[in-house]
Amino acid sequence: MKLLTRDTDYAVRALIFICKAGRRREGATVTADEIIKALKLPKALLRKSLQTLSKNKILISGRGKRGGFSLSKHPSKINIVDIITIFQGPVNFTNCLLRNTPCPNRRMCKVRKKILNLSKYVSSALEKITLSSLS
Amino acid sequence: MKLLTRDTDYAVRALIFICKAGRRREGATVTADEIIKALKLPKALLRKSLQTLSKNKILISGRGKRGGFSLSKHPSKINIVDIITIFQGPVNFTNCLLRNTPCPNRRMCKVRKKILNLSKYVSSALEKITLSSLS
DNA sequence: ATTTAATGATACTATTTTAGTATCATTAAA
DNA sequence: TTTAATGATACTAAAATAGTATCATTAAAT
Ligand code: FES
Ligand code: FES
Repeated sequence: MKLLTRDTDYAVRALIFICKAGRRREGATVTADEIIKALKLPKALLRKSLQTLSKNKILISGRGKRGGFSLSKHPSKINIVDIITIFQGPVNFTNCLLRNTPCPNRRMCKVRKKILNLSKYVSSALEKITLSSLS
Repeated sequence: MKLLTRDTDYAVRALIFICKAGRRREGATVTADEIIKALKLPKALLRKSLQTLSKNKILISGRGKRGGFSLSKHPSKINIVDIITIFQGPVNFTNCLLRNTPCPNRRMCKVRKKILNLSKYVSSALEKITLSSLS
């Protein structure tokens, strides 16, 4: 059972790396190649993830020579739910799996209600996991 | 983000149905066809799910004419984690996604620890959702 | 100006997981 | 012996995930 797909996982690792670099040197930018080298992740895939983070305003990117990435906001403001949401859609254990057809049995929806509550709990727990708390 | 796959979902619905039948009439058995008809689920797939439940001792099955399924234990003893585990493997948000290679960076494992804790919470919350509480 | 080193955009393939189907064997009651 | 049930198994289809490749664009360094 996967909570994070690889995209997400790689993104989180990369963010942690960038975050640390930022702490070592104020305003530092980090290139994709540096991250790939340091973390040994598949090049094309990580680049894609970084681009996605960039599009979603988690990272600020600089193009051209001396370009690279840096965090767009304070690490305490970046949490895992945001990242998961970007790569995997909203965190909710949706559960009327009779997708198109309407529920045949109202009573069954007790399942759904319970799982929805759990889902909310997980979501808010993940919100509390920020980049600060990870790096 | 899916917590239950269809297999699991169909299985849960079926179990609820069987459970109710059991309450209506002591020792009742229910056939796959009855469930399929009542819940309008894909025949071949539900049969497979029922067989799996049977193999895993959640259901008792009777073959031949007048055969069918019934719960193998009291509905309060059957919980969703069991069912999920059967169809989807153990409930844990495993998360060193660098599967084969060892973790490049011990510090990162804060991610894993936090997610593992969450995973335990979810698991025990799901344990509390029993067939009794659903039907 | 030109080169170089970076990201942006995009299109593609491969693999794995999930979803679903079909068929025949076996069993036990009628 | 027929019939109505599950057991076992093998197969196909669709969707999600994982991964690759290529070229365009940008901006600093020379
Ligand atoms: S059966 Fe549809 S929400 Fe429960
Ligand atoms: S990087 Fe492997 S467990 Fe965290």
